[in-house]
Amino acid sequence: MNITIKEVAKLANVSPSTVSRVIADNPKISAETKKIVYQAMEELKYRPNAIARSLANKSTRTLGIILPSTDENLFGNPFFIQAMKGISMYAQKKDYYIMYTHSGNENESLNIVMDYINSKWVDGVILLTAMENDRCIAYLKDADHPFVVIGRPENTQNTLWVDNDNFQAMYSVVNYLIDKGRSNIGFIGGPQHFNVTKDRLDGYKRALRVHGISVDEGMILSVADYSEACGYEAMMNMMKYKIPTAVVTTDDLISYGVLKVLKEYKDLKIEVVGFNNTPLASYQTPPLSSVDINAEKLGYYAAKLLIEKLEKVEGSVNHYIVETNLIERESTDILK
Amino acid sequence: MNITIKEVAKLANVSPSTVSRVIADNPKISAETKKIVYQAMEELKYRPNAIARSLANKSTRTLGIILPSTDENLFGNPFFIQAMKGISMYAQKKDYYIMYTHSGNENESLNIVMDYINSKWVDGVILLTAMENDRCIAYLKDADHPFVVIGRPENTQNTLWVDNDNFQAMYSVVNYLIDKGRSNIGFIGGPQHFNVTKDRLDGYKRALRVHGISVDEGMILSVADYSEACGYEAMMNMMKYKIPTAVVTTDDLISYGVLKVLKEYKDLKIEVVGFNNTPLASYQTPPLSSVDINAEKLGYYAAKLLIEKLEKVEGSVNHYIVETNLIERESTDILK
DNA sequence: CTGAAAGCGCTTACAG
DNA sequence: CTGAAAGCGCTTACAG
Repeated sequence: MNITIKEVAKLANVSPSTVSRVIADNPKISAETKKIVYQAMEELKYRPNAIARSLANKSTRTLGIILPSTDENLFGNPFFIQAMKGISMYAQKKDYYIMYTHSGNENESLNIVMDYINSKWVDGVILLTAMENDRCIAYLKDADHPFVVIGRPENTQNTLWVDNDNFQAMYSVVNYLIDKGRSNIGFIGGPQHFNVTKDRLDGYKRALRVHGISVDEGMILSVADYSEACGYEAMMNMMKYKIPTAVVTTDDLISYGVLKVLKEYKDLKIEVVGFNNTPLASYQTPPLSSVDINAEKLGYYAAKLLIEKLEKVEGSVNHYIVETNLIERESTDILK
Repeated sequence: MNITIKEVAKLANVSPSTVSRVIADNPKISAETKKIVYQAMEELKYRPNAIARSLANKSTRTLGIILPSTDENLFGNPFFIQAMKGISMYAQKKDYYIMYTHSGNENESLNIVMDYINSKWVDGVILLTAMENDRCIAYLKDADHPFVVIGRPENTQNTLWVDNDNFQAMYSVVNYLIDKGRSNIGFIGGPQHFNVTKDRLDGYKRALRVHGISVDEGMILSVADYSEACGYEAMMNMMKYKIPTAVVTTDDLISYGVLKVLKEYKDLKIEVVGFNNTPLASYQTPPLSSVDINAEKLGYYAAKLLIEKLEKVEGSVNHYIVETNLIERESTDILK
C-alpha cells in the first residue's frame, strides 16, 4: 500500500490538514510542527501524490506543446526542435512538466487542444505556429485558457505571443541583396495562410518598392510544404517564368531545393538566402546564407510568458520580439 | 462552473455511477441507457476530467521519457530525436500522452525517475540509454514500476529493452575494413560505462582476433562526450601514438572530429566509419560511411513493449533486436 | 441492468 | 496555530 498524508499525520501526531499545510509550506504552521512533520515524512519516505494535488488544486504544472507535424515530418524541422529546446529549458527550471503531441492538420490540432484543456491535463498550451483564422487560437481565447503562440497571431488582443520582426528581417535581406546590385529577386515562401509567410512577403515587397523596383507577382511562389522537394519544384517553375538574379526563401529547407536546381544549371549566378539558419545550411554547396531567427530564444520566452501568466506575475508583458541576424555565407558571395 | 458527471446524470435522469459506466463503455449498461446518456453528454458538451479519472483509476496513460542531455546539448543528438520520434508515433497511436525531462547527470536523472513515479504522474518510464550499474534501472526494478530501456541493460531479467546487436554491428564493420586490406584499425568510443560502448568494443576486438590481428590497447580511445571536439582530440592523441589505416567510432559526432583531423593531414589515407547515420553524415567531406541503427524503430518498439506491458497484452516479448546496416560512403572508399 | 455509498489522496474555508 | 469536515470529479464493489 502507498503511504499517504494520513500515515504521516498519524506518525507525527497531527491532523492530515496540518501535513498538507506543511507540504504547501504554509507560513501559519509553527516551525516546531513543521520539523516534526518533516521528520515523519522522511521516515516514511512520503511523496505527495501529484494527481490528487492536481485534482484539489486544479493545477497540474504541466505545459502542453502542439507540434505542427505529420508522423513522417515529426522532429524533421529544426525550427521546432530549437523552439522546444528553449521551452524545455525554461519550463524545467521553473519545475513545470512538458507534454507534447504532434498533428499534421488543423482539425486534429484543434482536437488536441480541446483534449488538453477539457481533460484538465495542462495548465497552459504552447502553439508553435500561428495561422490565418487560427481555430486553435480562437478556441483557446474563447475558452479563456492560458496559452502562448510562437509567431504573431492576427489579433494580438488578450494573447501572449513571441515572434521575430519578420517584416523587418526579410526587408533587410532584400535590401542587402539590392545594395549588392541584385534587382530581379524571386521569393519562395511557405504556405500563404501562415502569418509568418505574409509578414516576410510584405517585407520583400516593401524593400523592392522602396528601391523603385516593381513587384512582379510571377516571381512570388508558394510551396505547400517546407521541404527540399517543394523548393526544387518551385524554383524550376520560377525559372520557366523568368531567371532571377537572387532568390529569397522563408525556410532553409526550401532553399536546399533551390540550391539543388542551381547545381543543375552551373552557369547561372543566382544568390540565395534562407531562413532559420538550420544545421545543414553551412554544409550546402555553396554554403547557404540564412537568417538566424533564434528559435531557441523564441521558445524560451514563450515558456516564460506563459508561466508568468499562470503564476500571475505582476507587470509581465504580453509579447516579446526576438532579434534576427543574417548569417552570410557563400550563397550570397557568388560574384567574387 | 464546470460540467461534471453529476450534471450529465441529472439531465439523463440516471445516477452518476451509470454515467461513469457509459464513459468506460461498460458492457452491462443497456444500449438504450447509453444512448440517453450520450445525448446528455453531447448537449452539455461534457468532457471527463482526466485528472479525476487518473486519481480513481490509478493510471494516467502518460509515458515519461528521460533524455540524457545537459541544457546545452538538449536535442543536439539526432539519435535521441529519432528515438523520440518512434516513441511518439507509437504512443500517440495508442492514445498515450508523452512527457519528457532532460538531465545531464545520473543523480538528477534518478531524481526525475523518482519524481515521475512517486508523484504518480507517469504509468511507465522510457530510459534512452543504459549505463553500467545504472541506478535508474535499479530503482525502477526495485520499485517494480513499468519501464523500458533503449540499449541492453546489464541484467535483462524482468526488464523490457530494445537494442541493436551492437557487438555484431561493429564486428561486421571491422570485418569489412579488414577485408578491404585495412589492418591497423583504431577505435574511438563513447564513455566506457555505457553498455553500448562495451558491446561495440567487444565486436571490434573479436573481429581483429578472428583475423589474427592482435589488439593494441593504445589504439583504443574513449571520449567523455559525443562531440566533434572530443573526437578531434581523441584522433590527435591516437596519431601521436600510431597512425592508423582506418578508424571506427561509436558515433558520427565523434567521426566528424576525426574527419576534421584528416582535413589537416591531407596526405594520410585513413578510412573512417561512424555510427547512427546522422543527417550530417552525407554532408561531410568526404561523406561519412556510417552504421544506420534505426533509432526511430528502437523508439517505436520501446513504446510498444512498454504499452503492451501496461495493458497486460498476452504473449508480449520482453525485448526486440533492431537490425543495423552500414551505409557506405566515400570515407570508406579512399583508395579508388 | 442500475444506484447508493465509499474511496482515490489531496486542499482549504471555517471554526476555535 | 491547528483540526474536522466538505469538496475536487471520478470509479467500483456491493447490493438489489
